[in-house]
Amino acid sequence: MSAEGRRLGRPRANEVDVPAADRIIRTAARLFLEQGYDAVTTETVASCSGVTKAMVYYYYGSKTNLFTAAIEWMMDISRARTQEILMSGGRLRDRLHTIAVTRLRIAAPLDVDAILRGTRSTLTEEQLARIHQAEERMVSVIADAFAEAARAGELRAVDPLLAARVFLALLMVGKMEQKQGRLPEERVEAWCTEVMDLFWCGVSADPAAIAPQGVAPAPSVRAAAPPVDHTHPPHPKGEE
Amino acid sequence: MSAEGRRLGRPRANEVDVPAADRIIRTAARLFLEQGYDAVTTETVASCSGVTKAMVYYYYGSKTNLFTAAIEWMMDISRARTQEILMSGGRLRDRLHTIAVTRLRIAAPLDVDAILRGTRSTLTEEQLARIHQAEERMVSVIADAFAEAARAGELRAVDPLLAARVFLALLMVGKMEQKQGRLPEERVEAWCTEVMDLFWCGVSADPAAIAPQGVAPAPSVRAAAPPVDHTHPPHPKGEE
DNA sequence: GTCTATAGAATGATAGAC
DNA sequence: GTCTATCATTCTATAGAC
Repeated sequence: MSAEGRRLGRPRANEVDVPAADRIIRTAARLFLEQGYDAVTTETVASCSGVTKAMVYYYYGSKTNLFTAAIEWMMDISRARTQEILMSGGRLRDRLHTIAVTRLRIAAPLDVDAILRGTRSTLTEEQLARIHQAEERMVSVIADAFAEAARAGELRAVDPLLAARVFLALLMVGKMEQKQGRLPEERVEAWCTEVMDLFWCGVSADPAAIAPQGVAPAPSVRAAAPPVDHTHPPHPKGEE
Repeated sequence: MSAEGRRLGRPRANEVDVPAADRIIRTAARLFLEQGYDAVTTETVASCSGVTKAMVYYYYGSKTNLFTAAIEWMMDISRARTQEILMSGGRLRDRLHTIAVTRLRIAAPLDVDAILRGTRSTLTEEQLARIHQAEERMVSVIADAFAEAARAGELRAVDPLLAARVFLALLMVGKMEQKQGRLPEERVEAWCTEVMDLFWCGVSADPAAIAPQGVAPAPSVRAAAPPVDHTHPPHPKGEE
């Protein structure tokens, strides 16, 4: 398997459409985001890129480094695209709608927490930091746009950083809907409209509800005991 | 290692505080949610539960089955707790606030998509379905409360299912903030208030903004090329 | 002729299954 | 506690660019 049909040695310059290093990082980003760090083997990345494992190591040195580079690369692309849309004119609300539709149409989910699940013990501190910084750059461009819109009076005085994270979380809801087959391509536009409306106006029936809340009185909360038997069917449960 | 200090043979009934099967599933749920499926070994689950690997296989048969049972168990507990709060009286907004604070204080993140990352090829169809059903039960109890509040006039006529998913997504934002050290325990209450306010009232500065939007005109969008070199430092990048 | 980009095979460790 | 498959990583060889 791996790279069948390829000749040995360095290829002629006019024979390479996309350089190997690029093909590898694109493939890696897609696979890691789809399946997570552990589920993706270097062999898979290699064969899906049309090269051998040795090439992956030649260019990226280790699996952890490939992972870090791929995630960082993807986030930077996504941030650049988002920034471009934000810098175009018009109402913020419309620009956010465009971002939402764009991200749901083409972009992969970029939930750092989910991405890093299971890698925390494997990645070095420096690699973790690089990914977190890439994420912060992404959130910041949105937060900056929110802060500016608040100054311009288009937004309430909400915490821009919080609003940016909430906005991104909404997009992840859409990604999940797509993955589970509840949101076909042709309804993306409508879905974004509905969610942006929720984000922009909230759920309240009272238009004058915009007032800071005191702390709600907490009802009594107790954990309910689970009555279900979750053990493996063929095996008996020990009685006491 | 594994279960040091334990004697061989079946323990006397008065010597077991929590039955082994329970300890195993609790430990497994915590570890799987924290670290993901692949990163957790059956050996780890066993030793953290104070039993041997053989016990894990005795009660749960396989790693995939243990995983399914653990996630399902955790979701059912979380759903039961949520349901209890929702059934208590008062304004929906206050009950949601209570749920938010409770989930951020004690519960693990329950993002099915993140949980299942990397397991899709390992789990059977039936196991996947069981987890998805457990999640739907969870979303449904919230959606039902939203539908009822809409009938009672406390909510706008938003899609209850969508609103429920958005609400849960906001809680995941909080979980992420906690994990990255940006949300210490003492600020949880205040954070929930702020986010619930966002959820309830939206971000708009215009209180009369609650009107369906037409589709926004899309500004031109082009991908920006990433100028950064993401390859492994020791290796040179081929120039064209 | 030397260096670069590539393939193929070997090694060593881990972890699930039973 | 043992068996075995998988996977990250390394080593070596080679064809062609420069």
